[in-house]
Amino acid sequence: MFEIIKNKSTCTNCGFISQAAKFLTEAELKELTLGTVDVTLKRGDKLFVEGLPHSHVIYLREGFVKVHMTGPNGRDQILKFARPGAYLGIQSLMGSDINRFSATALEKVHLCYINGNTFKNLIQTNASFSAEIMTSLCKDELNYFERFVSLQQKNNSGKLADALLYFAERVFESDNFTLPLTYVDLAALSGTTRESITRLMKDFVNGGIITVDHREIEILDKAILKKISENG
DNA sequence: CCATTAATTTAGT
DNA sequence: ACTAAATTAATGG
Repeated sequence: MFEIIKNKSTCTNCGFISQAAKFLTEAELKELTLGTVDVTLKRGDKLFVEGLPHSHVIYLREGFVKVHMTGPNGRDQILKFARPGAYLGIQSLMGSDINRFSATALEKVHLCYINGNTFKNLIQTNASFSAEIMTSLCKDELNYFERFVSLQQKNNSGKLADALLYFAERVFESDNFTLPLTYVDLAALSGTTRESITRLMKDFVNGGIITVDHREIEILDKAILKKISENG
């Protein structure tokens, strides 16, 4: 299910070091190395699970991860996606004694599991490190505010248009991309249902807005998609 | 190692 | 909810 990579490298000479960790001193990086384990997982594997106790913060070195939680009706909701350079699980570590949400790999991922106490220690001892972490948390929260309002107020086609634009503009920076999600995921992301996604995707194809070949999507008319996003 | 089959997941209605 | 298609895992040679 997973393999532990022998930790030949250290945080000091890590080529994937985070923006925040660049502020750490030599001694602090040594401390971080001692508290960190290097792991790779494959698509579908859980990084951590909602409801279970936490012990680590995860630094995402490579790969694409969905962060999600189960709603009161048992339906899954995707909160966000994480890309390389992101820390995962800080909210649960600092704000709860158990994981309050889950994280699942959408492709092969390379992770660093950082001991929670080590991480807390660094937060307390290095202000620049803390500030950098706080900045990323704040940026995230601003995103959540926007998404919260959008999901609350937009109709389904607006929500789907948002999702497609997100992948085209923020993730792949191309109008032609392979969706790393199933339609179930797409529904969990945009707060709709799998059935609505199939129907709307077909509408978009029929309207000449996109083409779909399996999971490969091409956006033909981004202007219309943006209008749908705004008016939806 | 490769090929065939069984099982699971996903998409569409 | 059900069916068909597609993807993934298991089996046997």
